[in-house]
Amino acid sequence: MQHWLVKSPPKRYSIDDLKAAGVDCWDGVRNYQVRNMLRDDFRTGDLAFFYHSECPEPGIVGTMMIASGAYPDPTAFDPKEKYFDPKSDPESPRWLMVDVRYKRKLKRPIPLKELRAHDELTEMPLLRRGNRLSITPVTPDQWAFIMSLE
DNA sequence: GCCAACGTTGGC
DNA sequence: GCCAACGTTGGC
Repeated sequence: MQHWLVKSPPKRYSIDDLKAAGVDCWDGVRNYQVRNMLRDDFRTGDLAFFYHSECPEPGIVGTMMIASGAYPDPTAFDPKEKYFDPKSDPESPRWLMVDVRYKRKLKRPIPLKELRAHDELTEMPLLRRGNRLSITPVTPDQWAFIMSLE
């Protein structure tokens, strides 16, 4: 089983939105590196941190489980959607998504500031300079260490 | 294939 | 709102 960290601005989609939904699709990925991870590396049963970005206190707020393999993202085909992509052809879809299942909120959010303060986590892609990918891998050790901070 | 212009992300 | 960093686009 693998571990991931998945970012979302809470104004767009928050951990509470996922909690309310139970299971939801993770649509709107429009970055090729991230799409390739969804397509090639994601497996049902993988665990992921839910990270709130672009908010007063960015950080890890909960966990979820990957609940499907990658499949075409229909929002790419709909001109009314914010993430419509006229170049994504339903015959050969360019953008993919997965389903995710809410697991739980952490007892307390772990802020980005705090993640940065731990030597154990300096290798996390999330913390590397210039990283902007909305999905990044987490090693088993990093996962366990972050869980121990809760 | 190069590269300038432009767009997006995301912390602060 | 600013700005660094990076991705995408499109002319050549």
